[in-house]
Amino acid sequence: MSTNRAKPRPASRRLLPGEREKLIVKEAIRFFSEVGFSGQTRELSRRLGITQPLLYRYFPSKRALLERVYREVFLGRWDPAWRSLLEDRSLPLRARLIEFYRRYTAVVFRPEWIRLYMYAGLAGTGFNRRYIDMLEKQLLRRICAELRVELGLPDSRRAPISPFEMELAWDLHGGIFYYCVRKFIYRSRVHENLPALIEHAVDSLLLGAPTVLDRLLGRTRTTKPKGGKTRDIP
Amino acid sequence: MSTNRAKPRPASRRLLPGEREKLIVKEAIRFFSEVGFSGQTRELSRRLGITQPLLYRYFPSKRALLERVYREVFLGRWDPAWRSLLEDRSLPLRARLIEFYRRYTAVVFRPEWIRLYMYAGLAGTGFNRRYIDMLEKQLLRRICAELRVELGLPDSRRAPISPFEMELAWDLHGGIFYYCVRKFIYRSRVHENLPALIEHAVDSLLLGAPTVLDRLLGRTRTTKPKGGKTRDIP
DNA sequence: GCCGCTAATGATCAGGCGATAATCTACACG
DNA sequence: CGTGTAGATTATCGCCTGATCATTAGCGGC
Repeated sequence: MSTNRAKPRPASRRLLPGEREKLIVKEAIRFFSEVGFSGQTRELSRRLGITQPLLYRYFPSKRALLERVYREVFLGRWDPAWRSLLEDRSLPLRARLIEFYRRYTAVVFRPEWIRLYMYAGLAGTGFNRRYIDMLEKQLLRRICAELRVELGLPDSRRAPISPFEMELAWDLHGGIFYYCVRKFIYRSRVHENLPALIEHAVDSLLLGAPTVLDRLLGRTRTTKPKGGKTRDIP
Repeated sequence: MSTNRAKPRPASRRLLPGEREKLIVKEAIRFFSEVGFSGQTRELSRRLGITQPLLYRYFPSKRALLERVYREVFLGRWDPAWRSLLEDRSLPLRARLIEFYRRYTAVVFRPEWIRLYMYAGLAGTGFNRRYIDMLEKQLLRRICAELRVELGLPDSRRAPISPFEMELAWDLHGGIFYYCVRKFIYRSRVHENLPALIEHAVDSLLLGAPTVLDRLLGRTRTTKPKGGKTRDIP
């Protein structure tokens, strides 16, 4: 048994614990995003080229592995710079929004992210709620606040952002997000021009918001809106 | 059958085949929409108050039952009147779109519909593709065509609807659909005013479309757009 | 080249799963 | 009240699945 006659060395035996764990998590993300949480540990181990019990050396249970996957994807890929960008008033709001969604979609709009997100939502894990809370508080609410500033409406610290205003931000976000759902979940043939779609969604918000917000907040402007910036669509 | 004496009918033993089948399908829709396709036949039968092998008297396999569920939900709830409504030019386009989405959402925006749809999409069954084809050809393309008429742009039979125009319709549709995803899949607290959301999404399309389409189709108008109808928001 | 540590494997368990076949029993009919 | 038909149940098969444990084998240190 000691003399290994012409055995092709199965790729990767006896790795350092850290490396093996990374490999497992990486493949688990791909795997569970493809087949869902009911995917089997044996199939995952087969893809990894290892035996199934080895998974249990690194993770006490399948659930623990899944939670690691969530944490890695939903929390590990969150970029704090997103928020700073939205707050950076040295840029016009339109440019900020477009650049933000360019960066955001670069991270989030990948099949494994979207599919895991949807699986997590359907399974009713707390991860979606937590992510949505983070999204609303740090990004969407910030967009609403900047929109108020842009339109010369009352400061968001004095008059809190209303649920209806949040729906405006959700429309923008949902429009872009849903495009990705069609692409990666429905596997539909989508028009392959994300930048143009983002621009259009942003313009749509900036164009429609003044009317809606005026109606909602009762025309309590303090300054004139910077019309040139919000409607430079030619 | 004729003399139905007041027998309390002990729950549901020995039903007519048709009735039993209906009960099974009805509960299967609820069940699989909640837990996904990996839901077990034993659990389903427990909910129905019957034994598990009885399911196999009515459906040859779990897959067959699932296909029946899809057919019932996605095809069985499609209303041909939707298309007629969109084509009915005796109404202003804005009113048509609002009324269409009022009716459409009344049927489609239920937890079991949305969740089954998303599960089907993730599982990669052909049902989504088929449904999306139907949606695009019968409804979204129709919306684009009516939008052309409204804006005095070339007839859709001469110049076919472009993918980019379809994206406009998808924006509208996606915005409304995504609201429901947040509600029934993410179980997020959404602003409970669907009619207002529909109005806003429709106005957003009608407000933004002229600019986008003009730019796209190169200002080949044949008549002036009926401005009063597309922007009667104030 | 031996040895100890531990990554990795092989064998296996207990429960769960879809599906099948034999059996029971509710109901209509005469 | 007996009897046949068919709706419904009981028992069970064969396989799968998450998880466990004893054993093997690769690698560094001496």
